Amino acid sequence: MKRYNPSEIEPKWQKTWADTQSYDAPDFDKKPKFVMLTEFPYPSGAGLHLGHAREYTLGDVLARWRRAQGYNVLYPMGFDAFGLPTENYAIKNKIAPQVATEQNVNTFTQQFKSLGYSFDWSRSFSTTDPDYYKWTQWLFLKFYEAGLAYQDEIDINWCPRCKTGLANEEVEGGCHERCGEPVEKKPMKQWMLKITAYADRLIDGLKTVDYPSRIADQQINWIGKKTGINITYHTTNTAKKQEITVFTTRPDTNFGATFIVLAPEHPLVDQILSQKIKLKDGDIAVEAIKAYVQSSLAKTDIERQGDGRKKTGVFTGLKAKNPLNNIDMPVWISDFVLGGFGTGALVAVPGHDQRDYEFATEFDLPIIQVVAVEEKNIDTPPKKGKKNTKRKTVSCLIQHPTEDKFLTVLYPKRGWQVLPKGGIEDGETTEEAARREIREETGYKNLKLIGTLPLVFRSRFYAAHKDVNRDITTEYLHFQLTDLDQDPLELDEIEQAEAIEHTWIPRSEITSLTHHDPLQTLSDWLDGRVTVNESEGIMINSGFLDGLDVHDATEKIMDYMEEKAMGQRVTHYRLRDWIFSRQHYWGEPIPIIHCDKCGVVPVPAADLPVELPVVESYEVSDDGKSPLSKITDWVNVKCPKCAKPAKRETDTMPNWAGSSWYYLRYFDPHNDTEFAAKDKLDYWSGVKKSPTSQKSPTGAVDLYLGGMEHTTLHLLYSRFWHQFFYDQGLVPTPEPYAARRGQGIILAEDGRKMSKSLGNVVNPTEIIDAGYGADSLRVALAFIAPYDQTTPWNPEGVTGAYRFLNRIWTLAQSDLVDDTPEIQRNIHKTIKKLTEDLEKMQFNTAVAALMECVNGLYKTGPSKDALNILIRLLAPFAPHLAAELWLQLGNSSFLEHAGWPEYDEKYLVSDTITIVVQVNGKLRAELQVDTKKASDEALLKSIAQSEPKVKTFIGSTPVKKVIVVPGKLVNIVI
RNA sequence: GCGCGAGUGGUGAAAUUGGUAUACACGUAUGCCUUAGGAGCAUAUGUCGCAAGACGUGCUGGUUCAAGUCCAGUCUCGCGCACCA
Repeated sequence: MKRYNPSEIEPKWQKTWADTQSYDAPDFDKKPKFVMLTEFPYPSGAGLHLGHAREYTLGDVLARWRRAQGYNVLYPMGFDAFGLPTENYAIKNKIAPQVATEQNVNTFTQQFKSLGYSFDWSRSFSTTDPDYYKWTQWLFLKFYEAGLAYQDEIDINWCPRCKTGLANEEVEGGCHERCGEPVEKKPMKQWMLKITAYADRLIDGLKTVDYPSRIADQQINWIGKKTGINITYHTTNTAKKQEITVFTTRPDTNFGATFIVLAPEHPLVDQILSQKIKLKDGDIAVEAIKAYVQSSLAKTDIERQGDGRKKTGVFTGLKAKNPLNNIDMPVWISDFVLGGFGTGALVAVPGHDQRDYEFATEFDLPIIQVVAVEEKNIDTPPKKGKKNTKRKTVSCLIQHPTEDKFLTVLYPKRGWQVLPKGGIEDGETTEEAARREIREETGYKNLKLIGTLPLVFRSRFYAAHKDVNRDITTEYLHFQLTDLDQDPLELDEIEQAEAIEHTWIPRSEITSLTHHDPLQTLSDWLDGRVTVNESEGIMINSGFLDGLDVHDATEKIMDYMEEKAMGQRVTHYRLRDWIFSRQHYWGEPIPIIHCDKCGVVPVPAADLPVELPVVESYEVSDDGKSPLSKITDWVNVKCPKCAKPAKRETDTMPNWAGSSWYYLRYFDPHNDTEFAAKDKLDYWSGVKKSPTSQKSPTGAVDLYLGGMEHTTLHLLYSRFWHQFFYDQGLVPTPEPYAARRGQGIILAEDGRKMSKSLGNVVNPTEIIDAGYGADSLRVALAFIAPYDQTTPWNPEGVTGAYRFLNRIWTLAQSDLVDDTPEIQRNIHKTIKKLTEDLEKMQFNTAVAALMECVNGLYKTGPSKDALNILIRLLAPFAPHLAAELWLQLGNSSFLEHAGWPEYDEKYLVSDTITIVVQVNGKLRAELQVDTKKASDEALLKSIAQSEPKVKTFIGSTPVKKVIVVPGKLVNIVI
């Protein structure tokens, strides 16, 4: 008997597939098309890693499966080769990046072939091929013509290590996502792509495609659409009236606004510093302001977040009026306000914004509560038809002068033990009312105020003793007694009037008082765990908004402000325009010529591509200029318009450019007159309706598998490009990808990320060469975990997969038996399970089902039909072994022409069925019942109860109830 | 803090609508076979217990004849965003 030897059969089949071009996908085929796309790799010198292998194996399983199902499957592969890693490699090893790329592409290609992937190699290309980047440049000019590519002098993210500008998407926690270096701000003239013009489209388009919510949510989150209002305030104490416009999403709280804060970058700050603004009386402390602003602007984003986010700031001397409450609000400058968001200025509501609260506390600015927390779970809810009475009250936490105990008041008649409290009279401040009540109820008189709870509570209830509904807002003050002196007069009255007493309780017992107050919140407050209420609640202290909930109040106040011309509704996005310039050699040259006379002139289409010149050195300079700027031969050109001397743009594109449209090039990879021909775009986008496709396609690619880390980079960028192309009539579908799935990361055995520096990288080629072969690796990768789950690598998984494939090999060599119902049930069950699992991309359970099937066939022996079907089911996972066994079993045709097997329900039913008997929900017995009788409830009930084992459990206890689930179980309740 | 997601054996992980918890595999143990090998085959393997049985899906409650699954609360971990107004 021949042994299973993957290192013999795998290269053989790989050669056959290559020679016969088995997986090249014909254009315009009659079969329905299926574009299976996986993210093309960056061909680094390190070669393929396991993450690649997982992605392309899963893609290959689906591609082979769809092919067997009769689709014209396009499973393409290419290389995304521009960018820093190759450039750095080239500098270090003194070889041209073009050469390095070619070497790496060859390595990758060999590795791909050794894994048995069914790519259509006739369509492969690299983004660095001039034939390809000609069209990247051409498409860039489409953006330029549409006004979506523009130059701007802005503060950009600058990586001092890589010496290049970066897009916001490439900055992670203030550092460059590639090298981890903290990013600096640097003012530079940059090419920008106006992705913000597509912000809404990028959000709305997500509704039309099939992306998992974690991907869609992340993109929506990244785009960060916020609707709010720009409110304009006017200064009151400047010689000339100044306007300050702020953006807020919470205008409902505007009655609680008490100050304004400008970002250090705000234009008004410049005017203050240049002393263009004078106060009516007094001078502005220009020097102090200058010192603060300069130190803020010198900080990086990370430094600016500061330690513990302690608020810093400086008062400008300016004041502006809040027209709602006529408060004169001081105008401050602070670096917690970002120049790049909203209007670079905010109106602070310290009662309902944590940062504003911290700032107000730090600089002793007033705090007004305007949203009360509604207390739910009221024992006696308001009754209809009763009189409503509103009251403001104050409750007090009174701390012992020396011990950690608090004063409570007892009402023996009602059995209440509560905090001292009482109503606030007209003209009284909260603190005055509190002190008066404490004196009246307890006699204590010498106390100091420790703090005010930054929350106001509102409770509505029916007060039985007065027969009215009460609507009460309560504030909480924290006092500490300075001594235990009491006022004898007051004490006398207390005893006479209310017969109440007071008593001290420890801090831990506050939560067990009579529930008239939010005791848990108060306890948290004492422990320093309460923050201001930033969300739900009912408006108070807010004039015409009082009583509304915050959402209704928001709409009402925005209407009001627009009507009174105080403000205007606006939408803001977190998304910034895409910084598209890179100051490096190894990228697509931006096809623009700068002419002194004509200005910015696009390179005429006929002159594309603008090829990268051959240069001696790829080293970047510190001055922020691309190495291309030193190649004078290349830089100096004639202006295409006026033919006078002009200069080429020397910035190149980011490596996200080439990957933004590569999938389209697969549809027509060798076209040198168009980026892709319309008829091919139509065919592969599924626009010409094939008989099998019912709905009109939203995306050209049927399924796109890739890494989660690209969600707000490549995936977002390419959606933007594609939507723009659609608007230009260049592509037939509104979205690039009809469905997207993100695969999980394979961690090293130690649970950490695989990385060269940790020395825990697993190389797929080593596994193949160790004798396990590609099929074992493929099965192991499919089986390891759900495809979208991050999971540690286990080398034993390959051993297990190898064992499994060996068992199949042995099975195929063993004596055949005739079909039996048991064999047929086994095999048809497996067909069903595999078809369903592949549809849901549950590769791990699909492999498990194959294993169960094989285990079953070991018991029954294999029939010829069973083996043939098993091999067809195995083929997507282990294509080499399947092809070999297919031949061995005497089948001559190409395996995939046999199609995907279909199951027949009639083989799935067996003669008997297991019925579970439970007593009080616990498994006590199993019954083998004739399948035909398994839904006869009365019968099941009687068999179950006569079962001896069940009888012993029931004993003499009366049976209360018997529940029968036909075909499943009987539960006897006693 | 905000937005997602996840907590099940020694390990990776299964479990349609609530209906036998731990499929499949790894590891481990025992036995068989043997050309002696890191191969193959068979059996066992959640915890406690001699057993009958009891307990068991992060934790606390709830709904139900029945909960990994549904509801409320809570803890922990992972991912993304974050002084974003």
